[in-house]
Amino acid sequence: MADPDGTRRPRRSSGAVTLHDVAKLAGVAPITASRALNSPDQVSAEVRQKVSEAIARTGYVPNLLAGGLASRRSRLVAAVVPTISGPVFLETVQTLTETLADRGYQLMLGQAGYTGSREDALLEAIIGRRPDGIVLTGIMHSIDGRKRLLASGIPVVETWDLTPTPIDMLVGFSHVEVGRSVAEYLHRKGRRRLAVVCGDDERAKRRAWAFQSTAATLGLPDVPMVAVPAPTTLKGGRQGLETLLKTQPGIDAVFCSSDLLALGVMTEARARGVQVPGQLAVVGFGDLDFAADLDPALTTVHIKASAIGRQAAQFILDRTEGRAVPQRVVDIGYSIVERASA
Amino acid sequence: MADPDGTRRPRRSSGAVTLHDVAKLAGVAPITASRALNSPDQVSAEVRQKVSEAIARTGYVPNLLAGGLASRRSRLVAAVVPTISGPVFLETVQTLTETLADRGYQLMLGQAGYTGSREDALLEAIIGRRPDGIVLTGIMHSIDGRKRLLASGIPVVETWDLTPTPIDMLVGFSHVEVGRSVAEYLHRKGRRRLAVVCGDDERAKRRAWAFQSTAATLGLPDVPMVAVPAPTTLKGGRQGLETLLKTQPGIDAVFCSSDLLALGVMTEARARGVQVPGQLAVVGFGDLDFAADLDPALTTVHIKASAIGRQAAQFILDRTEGRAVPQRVVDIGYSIVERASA
DNA sequence: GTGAAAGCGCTAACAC
DNA sequence: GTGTTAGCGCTTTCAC
Repeated sequence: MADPDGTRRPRRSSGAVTLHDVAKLAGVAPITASRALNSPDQVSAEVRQKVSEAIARTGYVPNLLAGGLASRRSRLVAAVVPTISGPVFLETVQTLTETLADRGYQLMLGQAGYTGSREDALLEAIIGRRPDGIVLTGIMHSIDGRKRLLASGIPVVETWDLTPTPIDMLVGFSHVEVGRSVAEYLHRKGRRRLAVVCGDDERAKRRAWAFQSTAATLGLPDVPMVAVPAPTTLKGGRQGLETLLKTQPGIDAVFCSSDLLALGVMTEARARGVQVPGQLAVVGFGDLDFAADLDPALTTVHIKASAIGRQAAQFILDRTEGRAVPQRVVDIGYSIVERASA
Repeated sequence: MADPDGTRRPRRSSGAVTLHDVAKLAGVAPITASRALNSPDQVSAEVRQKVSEAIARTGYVPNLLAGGLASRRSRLVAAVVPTISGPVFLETVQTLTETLADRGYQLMLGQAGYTGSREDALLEAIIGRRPDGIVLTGIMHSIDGRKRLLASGIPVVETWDLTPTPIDMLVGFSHVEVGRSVAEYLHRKGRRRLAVVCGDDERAKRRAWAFQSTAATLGLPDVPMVAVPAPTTLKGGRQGLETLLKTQPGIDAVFCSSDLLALGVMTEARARGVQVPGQLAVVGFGDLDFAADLDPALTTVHIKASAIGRQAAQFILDRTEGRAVPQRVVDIGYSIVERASA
């Protein structure tokens, strides 16, 4: 391109409407237009009026990248889930999204996978965007990951679990207690030959182990366990029961690490003519939306997934907006919902 | 704070490591360090080495906000779903996320709600981040929304539907043809008293209407329809069948607008002693993971949800990376998966 | 292959 | 209440 003046050609703008254009049209300085948008009480009613007219006329949409860079507040929150297909976390993510959206924050979603292989690249991508907060489903186990999160200085909320050494903030419950409670529950109901079908996931396994050791403490025979791949499926449940019955035909109760597995177990039981709950009690985990309406209705462990999302959002908003966070760890508990299947 | 020199206090930096720090440590100019990261072939091996050492030593994480602002490429893609809980779109979103992550792009997730009430605020939040692409599940109906998307200049992919007037790019299938095919299928199987249980969602209703009108064309009696709220649930299916049987005890086939509804219909049928498929054929939609393993296995409409996600990602990457997009509309089709339930 | 200068579009910090 | 100035951390443009 010719440059007759010998002057440098200035970098061309994107052509989009900027705050500058709006300010010029409204007859004020850019910073005044900025204030009219972000802290309306600091400007006169007249200015507010002129600026909003200019915005309407131009179709201006603020560039949040630029705003975030200048103000160091991206209004972005990152959430990491093992996989988006695991319906257990969905309710948490949904509430998180909604709570944040109400306050003008946007959610960025990352899938870590159950294996943790992509975790590193994911953390880099997340931290690089300088989110105002990071919500992890599950606690971060990798030492290196913990270090990077800590070094980033970004508020972090770990969820769906408890640990004595959280990175920063935590809202969850004890998987060990869940396992124990379910074993005690089934024992109280008169079941004596317990079994487990369990997704290949660290938290699920902790529930299963606690279930097994509690059964031992109660004087029950060894509890057989079948592991199926995570994320769990109905098919996994069917195969799980099939495997169990092959070697342990006498079992009278199965604890499943998800409601979907439980549905699979119930499906397989019916296909084989095994009565639920008559011959076999079935307990799930998650209390998904469908659990109450199965036939028989599913006894399961209810987790306040929505409350976890809400509390996580609250933690981050409090921190970001400079409020004190009196308590950095919240144990949200759990409850066993007794229905027909057990 | 005192300012003895009478000079202005410069704005303090965030304290995080910047490309500047890395460059200084490596003994090169910032732009050279930038090139070492973004276009390694443009710098000498020696520089590459020194820069990567400096990065390792400092724990530098590039600020993508700043990079995006300067380069006008945010490496962010936004996806809009009605709600994250609707499992139908999940597979699309999952593949989209993975395909994009492999290429260094991150997904931003927005929930529009089935009502479209929050759509406006959502669009503003999305466009404000200047994503490199926007993926909509479903087509955008609001005139104003279409206008804003068009004005933004951002590549847009509409999915899970067809329209003669896409905003930009499109990958989907015809809901009308799905409805027609299912009616023809059931007719071929000898069913004559068809019915529909349908979520309160525009696309589902289009399938249902096509189903009804095709039945009429085939000379079948009027097809009763029960609407249930979206997102659909197992409970909705149970209630749907209950309602249908109350007024139309003679029906011999039900087309459900989702597999979850179909599961509900099958559950209710069993609870009432209605044989599936003997007395009642059931057809679902979505071919979710559990459909094949139900008892009886569910006949349903399979949509290549993953392929939709992959194609949407491809569209956006092609456009963003300056490649030609030969074909802006892809009809991905559908298929009826015949199983035991119908 | 490397570097200097000039922004990207916005807001924090000060001054009036 | 409003404006001026100087960046936020990076990349584009041009020059060597």
